[in-house]
Amino acid sequence: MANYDVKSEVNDKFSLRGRVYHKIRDNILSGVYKENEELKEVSIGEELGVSRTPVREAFRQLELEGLIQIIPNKGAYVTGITIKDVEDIYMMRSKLEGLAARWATTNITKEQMEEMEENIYLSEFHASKGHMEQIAVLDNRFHEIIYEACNSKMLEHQLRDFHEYVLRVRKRTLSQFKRSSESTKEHREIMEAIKAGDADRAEEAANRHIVNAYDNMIKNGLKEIYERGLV
Amino acid sequence: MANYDVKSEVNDKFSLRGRVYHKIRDNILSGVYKENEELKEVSIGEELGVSRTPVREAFRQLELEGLIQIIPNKGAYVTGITIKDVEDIYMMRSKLEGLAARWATTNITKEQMEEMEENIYLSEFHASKGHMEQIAVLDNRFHEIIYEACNSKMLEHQLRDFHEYVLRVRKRTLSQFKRSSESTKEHREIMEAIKAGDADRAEEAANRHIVNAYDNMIKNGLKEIYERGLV
DNA sequence: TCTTGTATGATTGTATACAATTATACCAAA
DNA sequence: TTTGGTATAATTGTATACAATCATACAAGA
Repeated sequence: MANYDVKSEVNDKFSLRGRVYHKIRDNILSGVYKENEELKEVSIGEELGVSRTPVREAFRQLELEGLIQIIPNKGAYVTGITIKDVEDIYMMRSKLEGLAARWATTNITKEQMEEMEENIYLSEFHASKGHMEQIAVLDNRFHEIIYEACNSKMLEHQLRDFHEYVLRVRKRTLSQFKRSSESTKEHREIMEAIKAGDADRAEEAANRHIVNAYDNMIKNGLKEIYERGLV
Repeated sequence: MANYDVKSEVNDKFSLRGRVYHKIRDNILSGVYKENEELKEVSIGEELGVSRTPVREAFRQLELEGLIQIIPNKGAYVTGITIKDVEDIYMMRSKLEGLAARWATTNITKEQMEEMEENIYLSEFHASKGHMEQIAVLDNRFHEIIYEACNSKMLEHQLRDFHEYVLRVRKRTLSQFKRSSESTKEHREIMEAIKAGDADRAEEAANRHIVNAYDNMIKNGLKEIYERGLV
């Protein structure tokens, strides 16, 4: 009967196996590997200094995620995240982030609440100064806190993936001064609702936050890259 | 430059590689492999008549899904779907199925619409006769049609997984005569709304359908297996 | 008895070998 | 020139070999 510490080492980014998977995944999500590009096991292996075996294992995972497509006896081809995917993800997030905020309202720990408040304070500071790089990091972390606090493995896993899939778009839109301060304001609303224990208001605010982010994305900057296919 | 038929052979259930993955997955989801059970690469390989390599690749995929946990240099342990997971999935589905129905309203093809209508007719017949086995199959298919018709790779993939994860519970609750006829009635409402092109009504009906299924599940039969952990 | 160290076996991690399949090049025939 | 076929090369699929790590058993000592 197994009785190991469950928290540690699940698909660790720093273990060799995790490294190969994450490296390829990052290269797909960041656009290093482009749409329809063929990924050869030996080439990728050489890039990362490993043999075909760990690469193949990573390929299987990426296929399951839908980031690549493996055609038997032919090869692995980059699918990546298309503009359509990003739009769909935002619509799905606009339903699910609220649920996460709702659950976080009743499950958030004292430490998580404190980190969230600190996150808001810092974000407001950096937003006023126009420090876009820090804003992006804090924005990421804000959502991560909610995912962790919602106490649902399923929802956390799903939203974390979505969050990573749309990273490139988010970075672009958050680098707009106007949107970054709006976003921070919306984060505060969510935080206040969670702190007040008002799950309804937290859900509504979180959903609205994603809808606003989506609208902003559509208005600015998404259309111009529409033609290229991948984000 | 790759230019293959994209539809075919993605993680095919009948290719060797897909077979290993799906077989292990089914054994987890159906409860053949129990919670915390250790899965040994050689044993599983012998069961399926393959070497460690394909088994390891399947393990990596299952780990990504969260169905098993791999502890480096130790082993693979079944996580499976817990009661808590099922509850969470139903809440998430109650937000997402509506979205799928909404999108299906504008994207459904003539063929899909016809299959859906036929599905309802057959379901009503079998529901009145108490043919529970057929009801389960038709219920599955009804939701599958919506997933296919919603025209969103992301949403389809997600809902299909959820659907499979809660299969055991659904089979149990659908075997109740009362719920199966209620469910069929709700399916008809969704179908009528989609056919009428009323996306709002389709979304509302689909979400309510999942909420009803969830409530019924809580009332009947989920509590008694609560203690066992896995569904 | 309990603890600790060591040896042995079991299991996983990775690399490599071999088989099967597919892509490419080249030549011959129309 | 174009087409078709064959040989060769490249690539993937799977099995296996070897290394590294971990679990277990057992004995020695306190």
